[in-house]
Amino acid sequence: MRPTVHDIAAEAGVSLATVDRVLNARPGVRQKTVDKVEAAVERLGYVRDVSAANLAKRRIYPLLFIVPGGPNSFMRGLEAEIRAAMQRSPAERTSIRIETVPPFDPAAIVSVLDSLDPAQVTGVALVATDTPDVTAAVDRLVEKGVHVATLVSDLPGSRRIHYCGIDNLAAGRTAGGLIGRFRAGRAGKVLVVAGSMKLSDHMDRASGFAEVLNAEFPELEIVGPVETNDDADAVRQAVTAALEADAGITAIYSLGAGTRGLIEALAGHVSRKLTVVAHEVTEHSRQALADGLFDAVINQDCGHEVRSAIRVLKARSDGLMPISAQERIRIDIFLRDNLP
Amino acid sequence: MRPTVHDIAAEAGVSLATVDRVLNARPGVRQKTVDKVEAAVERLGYVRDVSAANLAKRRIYPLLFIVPGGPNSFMRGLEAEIRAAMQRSPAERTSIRIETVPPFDPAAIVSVLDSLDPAQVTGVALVATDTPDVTAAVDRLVEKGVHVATLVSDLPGSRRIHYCGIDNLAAGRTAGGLIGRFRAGRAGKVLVVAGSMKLSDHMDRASGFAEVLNAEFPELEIVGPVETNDDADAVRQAVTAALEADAGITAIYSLGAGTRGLIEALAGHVSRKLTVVAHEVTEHSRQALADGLFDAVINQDCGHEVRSAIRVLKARSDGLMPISAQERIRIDIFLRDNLP
DNA sequence: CAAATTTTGAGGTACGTAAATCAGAAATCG
DNA sequence: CGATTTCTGATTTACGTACCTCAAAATTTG
Repeated sequence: MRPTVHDIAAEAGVSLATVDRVLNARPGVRQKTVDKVEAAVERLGYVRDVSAANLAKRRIYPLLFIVPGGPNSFMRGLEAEIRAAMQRSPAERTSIRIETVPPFDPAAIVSVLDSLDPAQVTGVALVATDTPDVTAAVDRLVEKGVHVATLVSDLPGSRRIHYCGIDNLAAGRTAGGLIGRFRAGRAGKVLVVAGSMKLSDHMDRASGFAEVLNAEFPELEIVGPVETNDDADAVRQAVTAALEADAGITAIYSLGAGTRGLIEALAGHVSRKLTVVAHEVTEHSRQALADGLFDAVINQDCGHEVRSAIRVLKARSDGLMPISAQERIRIDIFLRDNLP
Repeated sequence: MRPTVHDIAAEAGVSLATVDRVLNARPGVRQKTVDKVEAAVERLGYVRDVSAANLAKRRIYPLLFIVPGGPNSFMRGLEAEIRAAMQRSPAERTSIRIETVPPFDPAAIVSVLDSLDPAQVTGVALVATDTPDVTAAVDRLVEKGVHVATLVSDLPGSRRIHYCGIDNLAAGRTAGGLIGRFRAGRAGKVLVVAGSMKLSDHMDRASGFAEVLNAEFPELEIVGPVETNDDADAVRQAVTAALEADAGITAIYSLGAGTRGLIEALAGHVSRKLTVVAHEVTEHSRQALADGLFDAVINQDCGHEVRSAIRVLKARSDGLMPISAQERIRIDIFLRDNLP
């Protein structure tokens, strides 16, 4: 039978009230008594029954998720995962709200952040563009006592408590490792297609990719990155133009969204047997993998990211530090053969 | 405020006792009344407070894990994950015991299974050799009312309720897809190294691998599989012998354990620039990836598998069906660039 | 040493559910 | 129709923790 507060009280030779004061760090207990209680906790191996504690202190965590709107499949998937988390709200004692903002619009994010009432929200998770005004708004919010976590794309230099997303530098390196190995020493050019260099995740992927190609696969030359604002039509046009202009392109790394446009562009050049690596498993990229149009897709599990964000924000609201190692998001690689 | 059983009782116009009978499927309630209560639950959107319920019914789930002993790094990692789950036991209301059996010894597994008392154990998770005697012992145990889940390697045809592991056919296909693409059309032979064809996971991987190579990469010829009983020394000898005997081998797929032996064998043939894909991230394989000795490692997250097994066994003990989709274990691919 | 202050004890209520008892009501049967 | 049997209501206790009050004890201060 695992020990309860009563056992601790008996073991330490103090009253239940004192044990409670020590366990919950309430004032009015002599250090000597604190030590006695803590020793008893140690001896008996007491651990608080979280179910009972949650029941007694009927605390709820009001959280806000800020995500870009628009047709981006990945973001819609992310939103779906947040809604799934909302379904679990009762069990997790959370109260989650979603705020959709126009994509690539720092001002909109700033305006949402500045309008928040710390009394109404204990934690915010946001997909942010890495611009100084957003960073400043995050810092203002943190100053007001709200905990902030970044989602998918980080805001380095801000006072956010945690980044819930993959290591995009490593993701870029992984793409480089894949394409390099897939090309197996054959010289050629690699077209890099990005969404926006205002997004730190895209920046990082491009750097990581270039790093590996330069170091390990000097026979491959990078073309780009071309920026498309993650718009499918822009991607289609950019890729089509590049392929037609340069017959030396033998591989494509698409590190942003707008995958549909990439697929449309590739459809016109199947004979070139391009090596293609893209990001995020969506309906489109899944089909492209199955069709052999893509060789690999690098993915981040946005369900994990959302759940991690919730855990981290809750923990911080309770004054606990998140265990970073446990919250690491993995870089998934999918071929047609291991698609879920 | 979320509704409680009291609200349901008031809404349905029945007593608390009746609500309790309906919610917990206790007998002695007319269908008409059941409907009334269920309608009220529906209307108010009642969901049971799991914390409170767990507190009230102080149920614990006695579970048993059966894992092979021996030096196999992967199995030791698995055991470590089980021990980590034991640490969380208080919070999860489980009481976990580990039974270590000699590897590749069906009789030992059978003897453990047959010695179990259904009153002492509600669920068993085991890493099994796919032999008829083990299947029969599992079925006997299930007959006695104990829930059984297979871990890592499945026991198809048995009455186990769930398999907690990766789709090994898909894993083999993935290895085939990787090696095929890495070889990029260059003809050659691929040495396949397996542990034991008595393990259904090894069987499946070999089949999946062959399937993809035959269908998509006819320029690659399979040599083997050679069986090594997952013994590192046996692997070293087998690989060394094969490499020296056949200069046409350009790739190796190691689908079992004994990775240390593989690395030792490769060390003597670095000049051959072999394409190597192995299974399971361990200390050794991690180093081999970093050194460029391995091109990719396919991994199953044994932490996930253990946690999934516990969820599934608990759910079944409560008479619930596990949600299969949620319990799927992913096939992870690691290059040196995305190692965690 | 008395007064003021701090520390501790004793006891209670609450959270939402589970599970039990027992009496009374309603339905069913002969 | 009365006698069973089946259902339902009312009430109670318990789970382990949080949080509250009030009084008593211990300690410090003047």
